[in-house]
Amino acid sequence: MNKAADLLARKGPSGVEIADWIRTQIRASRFVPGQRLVEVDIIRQTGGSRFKVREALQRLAADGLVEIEEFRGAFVRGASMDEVRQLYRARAALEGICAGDFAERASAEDKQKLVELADAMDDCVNGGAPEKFGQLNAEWHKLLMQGTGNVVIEDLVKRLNTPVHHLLFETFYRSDRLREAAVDHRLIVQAVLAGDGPAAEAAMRRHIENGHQFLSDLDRAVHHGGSHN
Amino acid sequence: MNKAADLLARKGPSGVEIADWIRTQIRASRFVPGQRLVEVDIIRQTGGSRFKVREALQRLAADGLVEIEEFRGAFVRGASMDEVRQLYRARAALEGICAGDFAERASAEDKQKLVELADAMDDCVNGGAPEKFGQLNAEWHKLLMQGTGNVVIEDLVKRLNTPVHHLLFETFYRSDRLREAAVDHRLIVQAVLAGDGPAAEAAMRRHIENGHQFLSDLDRAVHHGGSHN
DNA sequence: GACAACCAAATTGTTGACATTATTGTCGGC
DNA sequence: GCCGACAATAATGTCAACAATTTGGTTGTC
Repeated sequence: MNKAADLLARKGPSGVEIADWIRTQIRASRFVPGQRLVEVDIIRQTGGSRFKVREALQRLAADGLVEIEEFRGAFVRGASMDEVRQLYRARAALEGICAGDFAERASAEDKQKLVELADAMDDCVNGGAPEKFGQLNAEWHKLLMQGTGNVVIEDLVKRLNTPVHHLLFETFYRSDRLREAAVDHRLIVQAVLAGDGPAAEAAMRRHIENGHQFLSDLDRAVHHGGSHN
Repeated sequence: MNKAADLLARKGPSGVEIADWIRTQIRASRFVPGQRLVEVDIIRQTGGSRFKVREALQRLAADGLVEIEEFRGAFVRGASMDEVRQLYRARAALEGICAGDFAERASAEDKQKLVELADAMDDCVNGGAPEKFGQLNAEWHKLLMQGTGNVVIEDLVKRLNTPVHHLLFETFYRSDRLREAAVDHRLIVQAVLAGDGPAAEAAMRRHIENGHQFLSDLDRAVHHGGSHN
């Protein structure tokens, strides 16, 4: 772990660094929704002082990632499926408008890079390297937002994604979903290369909605017809 | 001040309450971008302990509303005009999708309420009551988002609005802008009543873009051709 | 055996004091 | 009169100790 080493190298990690560390743990499903985040544990694992840990928890609470109850401490906040629906609707709006702007105003180099990433993801699907797909997928979406020069939207989407990341993790091990996503990407890229903003936006919205639909079905299978829990 | 009295009634305001108080001050232009937020001053004005004030500042920093520099404290973060552009683009996406959803799925009562608010705003424009217009305008936008049952988007838009609220304040004293906004609203309501989602979304986007354009022109006039500062 | 009251450990909330740094004002030299 | 160094002040960063509360287990009773 490069990051963990970096934390220990200095005399102590800052509040922001501790917050990022907790975020990473949540994204990696090491902290799951409902779990209590005991201050002492985090102090032991990060090397930060109690003061800074509390600072970090306050920031995360403002982000809506954890919830703090009086005298009971911080919990990882879990999103209900209805909230997930709302999150994906927001993503559809934000990433949709980005796709449209990208198609109409992005540089030729950025568009070329988008094609290359999509090609690489196609190779992943055929070669069966799901973890690599997740990485490429993140880069692909990021490029689409950065290409429009809108860091505000990029930041908003990053926040929206974190609460459901533990679900996305599962997603990337379903080859059928990967294949679907690759097709979605292909359609978006096509519209982008044609410079057709509205088409790119519509395609991106369908892509996000498909992702939500998949997650929704997955949840229903686990909770109503599943075998565990 | 009802809120200020509420703060003093109890033995001490919580961190969240202090954060809200600071937010209110910023929205009312009592704290302006670049201004230092000295802890002691906030303690005196809110009656909170230093610990809780720091808590509040951490939360606001996570929201991006203030910036904290080491050993220099918290500043109100000002948005550059480029960032304002990005904020409005995000709002156009989010409120646009809400307008579309509202047109297609909102209840008849909510749609009726939307018409009534638009009517009241028309009366404001003719009667010349700008402050009331601002209040009604906020309610109108809020209703549009709540009617779709998406509190996530409502929360995001609230955050996006805060940094530019001191500019919006000025806006509501220009009767020409009010008249324009009323016309925009009328067009959106028309599409909503027709149940035409795409038309409502397009109209809402134009409305937001118009607002941005107005703000942009205002800023250019003040900074490049203005008389003061 | 079930249940309620109670006690002890663990955890968080709060306060105050102290260390570190930035800012301001002052003095001396040029 | 201007400029740099230096001291005094103010503000923030940090920490450790203490208070308040929850939690889990224990004991005693019915």
